[in-house]
Amino acid sequence: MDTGEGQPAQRLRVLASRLTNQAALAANRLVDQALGQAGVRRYHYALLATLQEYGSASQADLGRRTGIDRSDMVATVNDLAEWGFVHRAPDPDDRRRNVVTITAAGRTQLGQLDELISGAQDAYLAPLSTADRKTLIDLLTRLGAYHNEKK
Amino acid sequence: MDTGEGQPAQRLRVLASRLTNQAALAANRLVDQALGQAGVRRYHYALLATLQEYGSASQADLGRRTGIDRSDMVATVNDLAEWGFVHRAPDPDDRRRNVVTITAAGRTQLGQLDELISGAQDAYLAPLSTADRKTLIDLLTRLGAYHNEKK
DNA sequence: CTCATCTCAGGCTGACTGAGATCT
DNA sequence: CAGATCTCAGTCGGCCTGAGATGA
Repeated sequence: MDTGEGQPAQRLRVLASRLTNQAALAANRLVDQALGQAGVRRYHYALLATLQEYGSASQADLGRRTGIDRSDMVATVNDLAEWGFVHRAPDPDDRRRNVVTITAAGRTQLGQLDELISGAQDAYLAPLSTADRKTLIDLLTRLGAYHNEKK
Repeated sequence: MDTGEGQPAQRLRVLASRLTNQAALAANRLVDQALGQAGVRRYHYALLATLQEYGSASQADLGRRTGIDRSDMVATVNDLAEWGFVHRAPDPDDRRRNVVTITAAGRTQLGQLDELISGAQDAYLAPLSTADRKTLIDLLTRLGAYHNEKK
């Protein structure tokens, strides 16, 4: 008896919110494990990627772009600054702000993280064809756009 | 300046793991808010639904079916038992086990939770057509099946 | 005065680990 | 003996709030 895992209840098996959550769990596990090889977490990657693409920015701006909370942003920038991947300096034009800038070491690190992340994506999407992946990304993007617009 | 939210970096915008996570976040918020109206959390719903469909079971079995950890299972059953929605008794045939059984009050509660959950699903999937919803559920199911098989 | 920004000090939940007691 | 089950204690990261200090 006990053939292994046991199916969840039918109600749960077709529940879109639960399926999304389970998929996110698997995805996060893979991503966390990959980033863990470089000793960083998701917040660090998101911040470095955003800085690389948009250039220097205040912590508040970075929070708006990444979705990282103001409180966690402080800790994340602390980490990255301590590791030498970003530089934090007061903005002379608006002294409430810190201007956060990615360093050369940060760019190098980001390049390595990109590869780790890419591998994790492949592992996550492994059971899906290229067309399926596009469809999934499209659907999730629409869901995200819809739910982010409204506050 | 500062037109509102600000887009995340391109790298992040097309990242399947991140899109899944963002969607899961929105879904969970809606579900948590709905269940919160009844004073319960997702674990409580998952457990009641599983008991309703499969009948009485040991905590270990329930953990396998729902994905709830053995440790959290203790607390979840504690809650439900305290509220009178389940009954917990030692299994006479295997005295290591607790047999957990849903009560009449639990069934009634589950019926109300089903409605709350259903409303949350509609809110979550609002931007998608019926066909899109089917596609999404299919893709997520395949991802879940793939990642759960392998341990 | 109002508003934005940064920081600190926390809370809460979900996911998880280790270890011990009990029983098969 | 090994292995399953239940329980307790506690970790960790992500998400979130409140409040204070500073400055636009």
